[in-house]
Amino acid sequence: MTISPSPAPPQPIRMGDAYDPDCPTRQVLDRIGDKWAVLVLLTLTDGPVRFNDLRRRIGAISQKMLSQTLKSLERDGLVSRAAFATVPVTVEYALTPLAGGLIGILDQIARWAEHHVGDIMASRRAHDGNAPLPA
Amino acid sequence: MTISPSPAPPQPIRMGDAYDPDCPTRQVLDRIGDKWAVLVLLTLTDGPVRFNDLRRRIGAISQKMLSQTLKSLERDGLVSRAAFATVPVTVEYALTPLAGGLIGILDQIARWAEHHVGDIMASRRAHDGNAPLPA
DNA sequence: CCGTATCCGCATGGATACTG
DNA sequence: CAGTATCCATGCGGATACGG
Repeated sequence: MTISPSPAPPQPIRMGDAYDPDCPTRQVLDRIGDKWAVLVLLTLTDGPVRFNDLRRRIGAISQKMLSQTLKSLERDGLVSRAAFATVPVTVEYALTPLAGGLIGILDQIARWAEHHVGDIMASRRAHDGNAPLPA
Repeated sequence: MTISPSPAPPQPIRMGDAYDPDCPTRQVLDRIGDKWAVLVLLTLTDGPVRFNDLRRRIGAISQKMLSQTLKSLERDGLVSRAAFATVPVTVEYALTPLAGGLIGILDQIARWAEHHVGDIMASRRAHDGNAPLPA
């Protein structure tokens, strides 16, 4: 998608000719589009949470996905990991300040969604008309 | 993820216990996370564009994906389709007013991305340390 | 020109089992 | 408790060919 690199021009969004995986906006978009990453981020907004606790709170996530998601979030500097040498080891994950901005965006999305999802749903029903029965 | 249904409470975002595919925010998140949908939307910001023109402008998209993406966007009421019975048939796709809000959100994301992607990249480099050479 | 239909490789992600 | 490793089903998405 390729957004203008540094200065903010009059036009809201500029794009190049083709798909660019290295585009800054693409990176963020991919993060936001990541189902589990968003859930993890949201679950951490109340403060630090331990691995299995996180797992239980999210419920429908597998160990593999949670571990994988946390690692990538940590790599991106959005989540911090703190290990304590207790009897059974204790590990706490928390949001970094950088993640705050992302939460803010998610908040924007949530607000827009609540206002307009009704329109989208209505459009879907209208579009599907009345012949959805496949059997 | 399950955002609070109607009233906006003090907390920015509330969530239930588990993953909910029917959550309004989830729907929007999925759209935004959709690589091609975003590109198509952005490409249409300058006005109506025809199918193959769209294809050429985006470049790295297949017919299948473009067709599929346009259909789902139309179904959601984000894109409108107008067919003209010219000699070889002409079809123009355009953004609907509803899509304007989504573009606004994309703009927010783009702005945040440009400001903070540097931090993310730096974090990645720091995390990867210095042993990336795979060969 | 505007699509739809089919085939198929490849990555995503769940389930399970095992380790520090 | 906090993960890692492996196996495997599913589906996304590209390439290709054909129809309106």
